[in-house]
Amino acid sequence: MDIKEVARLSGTSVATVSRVINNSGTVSPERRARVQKVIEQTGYHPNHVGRNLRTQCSQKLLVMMPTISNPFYSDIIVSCEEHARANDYGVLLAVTNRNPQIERQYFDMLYTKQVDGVLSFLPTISPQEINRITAEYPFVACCWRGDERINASYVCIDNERAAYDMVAYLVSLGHRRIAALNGSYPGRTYEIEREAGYRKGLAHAGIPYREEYYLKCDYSHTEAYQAADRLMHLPEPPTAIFAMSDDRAAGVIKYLWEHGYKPGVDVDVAGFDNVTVSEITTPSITTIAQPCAQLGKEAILLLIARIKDPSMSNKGIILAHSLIARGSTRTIS
Amino acid sequence: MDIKEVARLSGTSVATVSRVINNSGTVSPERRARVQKVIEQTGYHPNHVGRNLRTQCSQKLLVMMPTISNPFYSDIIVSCEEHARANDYGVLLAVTNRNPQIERQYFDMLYTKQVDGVLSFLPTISPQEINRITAEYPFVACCWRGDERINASYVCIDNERAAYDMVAYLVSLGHRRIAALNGSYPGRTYEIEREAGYRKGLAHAGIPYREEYYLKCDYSHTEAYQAADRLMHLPEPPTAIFAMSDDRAAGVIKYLWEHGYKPGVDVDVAGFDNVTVSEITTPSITTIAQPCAQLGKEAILLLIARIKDPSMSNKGIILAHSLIARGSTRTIS
DNA sequence: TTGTAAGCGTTATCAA
DNA sequence: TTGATAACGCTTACAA
Repeated sequence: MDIKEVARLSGTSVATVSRVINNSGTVSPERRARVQKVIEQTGYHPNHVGRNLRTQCSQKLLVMMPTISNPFYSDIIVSCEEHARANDYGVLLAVTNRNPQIERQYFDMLYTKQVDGVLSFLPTISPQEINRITAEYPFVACCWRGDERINASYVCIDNERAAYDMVAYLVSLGHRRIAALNGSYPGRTYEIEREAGYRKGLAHAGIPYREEYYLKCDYSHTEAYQAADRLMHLPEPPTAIFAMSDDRAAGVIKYLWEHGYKPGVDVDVAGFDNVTVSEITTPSITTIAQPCAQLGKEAILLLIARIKDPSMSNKGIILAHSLIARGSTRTIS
Repeated sequence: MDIKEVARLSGTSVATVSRVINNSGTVSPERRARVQKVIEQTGYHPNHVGRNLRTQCSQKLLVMMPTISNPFYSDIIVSCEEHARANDYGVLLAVTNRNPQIERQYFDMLYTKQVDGVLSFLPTISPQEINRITAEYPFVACCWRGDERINASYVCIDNERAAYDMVAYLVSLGHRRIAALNGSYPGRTYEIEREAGYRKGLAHAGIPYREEYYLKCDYSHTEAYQAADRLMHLPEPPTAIFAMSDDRAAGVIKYLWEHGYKPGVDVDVAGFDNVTVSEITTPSITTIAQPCAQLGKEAILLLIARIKDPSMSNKGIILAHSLIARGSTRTIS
């Protein structure tokens, strides 16, 4: 069942059928009705592959993420879909598991014309490769921006400022012994930014940085659990732990409960990202909320703008975060 | 940069270039080398749209899920990707937010030849629509099977048996007052199956079913929190709560802590699915583990088999679940 | 208002 | 072993 068959059945030409399908050109009402009836009766669906080949665009966007198991992406992606749809684009998701090989396979969809643009959370391919892609194809970085080696459009929050704000908040609660749990993934620039924010926050409060309070710890409640064990066994344990992700914070809280500390009373805990788990733990987690809906929206709009105007130069958008105080930190007294 | 240009630059025909690309037919070593060199130098990538139009297949599979925020899908999807890739298929993900309109748009990718097959977690379109799709296109249901109205291939666990097993386990711990939290989403047949398993488990232990112990509650820790409140205010509160999902169980545990009950001691709690949160809570959650990797693998293989053999009839595969006992239920004494 | 036909980039048939 | 060419299904000048 193709357009030719529809044309035959409705006694007209493929051109007219195409006009009816796309609401383009001029078609007499009678013919239009006849064609529409045939389409309805036969259940004909235009072949997008033929159409894409002809029009040289797919009206599809690819959203690449390192993992599907981080709920942080959820709201962003919902927003992406919504705004893509509003602009007649479909969204396809790809999970890369931080495998550069797999990332390249998905980026191939750009070269091979299967998608018109890519929106990517932090990838693992090299800055050179990213620059090569952004130079030629529509690309937007979402929730990250590279260092000076990267030249690409991006939409994200000011991670340094966010970490600074959280430290300032903990200081305002009276804390002086503030530990931090942060990753050290090469290329994960927002971790570097958050570390800088943490250090500046301490410095601004006149608190010296203590090496034993800054622990490397990947995104995982189990690693955070172990890190909490290290921290609480220090000669001078911290009074607050800024875990820099909600799942790490959840791991810390679990440790505290299981070792006789009351989180939010004996030791304060803060997270980052405001994902579901931050409300599930007891107590709930004080955290930094990223403006997910807006992140998704701005990123998609930027991507579509670049698709429509290939000469557009790269652009960075920084959105505002917010600090959500919950029970894992003491109330100001 | 197209195949014609590559042919020109390497002084041969498009046919030969195509043979080189696809390792088909016969090409002399010298020519092959010449063509490959040009491809390398120019960075040529074959246009998949042209190829798909010609070959009438895309080598792409669509995996449709209701939401990305349920981490339960994560491991299944990783497995899907792995086995699809091993069979030269790419996997595209689509999130539908349980919106039948959006589901239809993605199913359109089948009609419009953008993907060769669809693997779907529980959708919201009608059984009739699903039957229409499965009759004509490769389709596999993953983690669900419809009722008698649905005729489609599926891969899932025996949900009734799983619920039965959990009730039997709770009974073996000495419980007689066992409540259950379950959804009541129309068409979510596995919820019906789990209810049946719950009832049979009680019956087998000679425990009468009590209406006030069976609460409808959607997938959400907040609703479960409220449900726990209702249960614990009954004249005769349950001694065990089978929450039928880990996030519900987490909500129950949160309620118990906040109201002076010790979960796993005063009241036992059980979940379902064995997602990350089941290890984050204090105590960890006793739950049913679905064989995620195997579910993804079998579903993908079934889908690919159906693509390769359109005359294949529908097939149902049931995989074994397992019960994981953790701290949210008392140890056998 | 309608139809003819070229062309999008590829693969595969067939002849050389 | 190679190359010319038709075909895949569609959109869109252009001509009628």
